[in-house]
Amino acid sequence: MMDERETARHLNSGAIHVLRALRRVDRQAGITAARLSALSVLVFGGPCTMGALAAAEDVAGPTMTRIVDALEEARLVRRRVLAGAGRPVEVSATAKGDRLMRRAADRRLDALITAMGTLSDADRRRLAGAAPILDRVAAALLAE
Amino acid sequence: MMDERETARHLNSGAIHVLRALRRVDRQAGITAARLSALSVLVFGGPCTMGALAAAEDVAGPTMTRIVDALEEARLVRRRVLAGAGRPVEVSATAKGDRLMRRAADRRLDALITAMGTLSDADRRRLAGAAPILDRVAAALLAE
DNA sequence: CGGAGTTTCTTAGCAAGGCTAGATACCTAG
DNA sequence: CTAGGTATCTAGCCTTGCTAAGAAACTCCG
Repeated sequence: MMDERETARHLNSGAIHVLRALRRVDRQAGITAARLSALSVLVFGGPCTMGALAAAEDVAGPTMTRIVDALEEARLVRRRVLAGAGRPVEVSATAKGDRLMRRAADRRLDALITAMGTLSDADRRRLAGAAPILDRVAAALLAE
Repeated sequence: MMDERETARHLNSGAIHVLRALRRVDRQAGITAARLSALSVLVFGGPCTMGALAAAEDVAGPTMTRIVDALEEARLVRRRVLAGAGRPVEVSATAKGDRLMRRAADRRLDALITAMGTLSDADRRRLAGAAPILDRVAAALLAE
């Protein structure tokens, strides 16, 4: 018999600890977590407006303004004012931003793969089967 | 054949999105995430010194001093100076802190359980099998 | 005994990231 | 041409992370 509450507890604790550990890996990127995360939206999802970027990162507009200011200062992204009501702004990754992001993503994934290598084959199989489900749980949480 | 890289990608993305979604649930506690997390160490792990608390939360000492300042101000924890070199301080949760923490934890777990309820039985079983493995992955990441 | 070192925590001051409120610029509708 | 709506930015606040430096209590050794 499954204990749902126990599963939820492990899920909660596991997600916290995995991300905490990955924070260290990201420090080597020489860029903060919020900036790296915003950049990843642009690199893997393509250019978008400030508003869309803020929504994708689930932060308020002004927060994203400052993050993009810093990324632009570092020549990792570019702003381009579009035509339309309210002068919407399109943000896109530069070639430099693209390179930095892919390197950082590789480091993150390499660290995870190395960590997974310490598991038994059976555990690794279980993890592989469950990993894609996590995003569905997150989506269901947002819908509540 | 399993694609390890794909699993790592899902793990990374899933952990990020689950935690991001849970942030919203925590806002209802009327207390910030860092404070709630520190409080949980005290409620579920028992009293400990400032240094141990900082280590458990993986933050520098001064950061924890300020978090505990705020928790004490809100009467959620208590400080007690111990005997010994460097006047060590024992921090413990008050009854009020204990109540608040347990309510917040229940909300978190309830939200997760509700979200898990939208999955198929098979997916729920897969998740239950893999959830306990997450903490082992995190531990392996820290050891790298 | 008394000064040096050790340990633990706090103070001070900085950068970053979260927020809300209000300003600004543009476009559309009437 | 004005009124209203939209998208962004500016200003100013709080929290959280850091490092460097200070304060207090104990320990040790000359």
